[in-house]
Amino acid sequence: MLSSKAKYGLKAMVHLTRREGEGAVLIADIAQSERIPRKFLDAILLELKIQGYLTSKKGKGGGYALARPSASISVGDIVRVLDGPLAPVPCVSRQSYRRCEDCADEAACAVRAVMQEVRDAVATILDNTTLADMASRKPAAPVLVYDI
Amino acid sequence: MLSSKAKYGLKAMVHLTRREGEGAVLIADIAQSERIPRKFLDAILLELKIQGYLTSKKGKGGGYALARPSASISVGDIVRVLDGPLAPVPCVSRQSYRRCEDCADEAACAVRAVMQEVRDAVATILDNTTLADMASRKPAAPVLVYDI
DNA sequence: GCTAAGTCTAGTAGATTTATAGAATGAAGG
DNA sequence: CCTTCATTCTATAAATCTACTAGACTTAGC
Repeated sequence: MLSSKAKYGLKAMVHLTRREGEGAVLIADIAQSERIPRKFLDAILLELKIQGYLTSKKGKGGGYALARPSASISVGDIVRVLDGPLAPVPCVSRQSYRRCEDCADEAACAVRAVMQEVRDAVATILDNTTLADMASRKPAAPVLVYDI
Repeated sequence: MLSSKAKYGLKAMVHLTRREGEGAVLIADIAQSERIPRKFLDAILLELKIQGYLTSKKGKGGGYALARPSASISVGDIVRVLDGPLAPVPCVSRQSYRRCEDCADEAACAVRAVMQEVRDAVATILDNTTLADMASRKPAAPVLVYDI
């Protein structure tokens, strides 16, 4: 499950991508267009700035902008900053591995094996989609219907 | 992120799958072998029973057992009971769709498009893996290393 | 130095994860 | 039948996390 924080963060980043090269964008502008609670967005953008994905300018004429080209920032990057590891269980995370204390034998853990597959599938999608991809993909991608 | 609840629930179901056909298994037995907090497991198994995946017997010689063959229960089923929809955002859930209130135009939402892909990938894996599959897959599946 | 902007500190309501206590139920022995 | 005791089941509460809210503080430009 994607937290509201990450969902809002992604929407804000896409918004900034659409204004790429136009200078600083107001938090209030983003909050209003994307219908994100203003104060919550404050905190989210600050976090993304601290992690190096945004630059900001205080005072009149200030606002936020992308710190790097939108094509060089992946969805996975943003989700990791705001929600932590993509992996459904810490013991299959490649970037922030942590043993599950309750697991006696990791190699034999059936849950782990399935979750490994899930992690790889999710990471493949999110790490290969950039903000630029998202912003340009105007109409939603054709929906593949697996009726399962 | 898989909650502890779902992780424990899956481990317990796999445990019961390995004892399939042997009659009732004690909560205490499952809790000890799988290292799951006893009382938390009580609540989890009860939930799975109410949803029809387990049967229980009280009193001496009582315990829990699978209500249906392990090959007919998917990992997705169990995760949905314990953690809710697989979809990372409610607006891409096939089984429990809900509009995102903050989203003006769903069809144009870039976040939604990516999360749709994630949902489909996750559902494909979890709905096509059964408890029987998990229990038999003794050594972990060969790990595909995408270094991304 | 006024005003518009981001930044920081603190706090609240509700969900999640776990723990504690004990009531309800059913099988077995007498 | 009646007691005993092993079980599940129920209810409640503590600890932690999530999604916000309020407001004071800081910086920059006119």
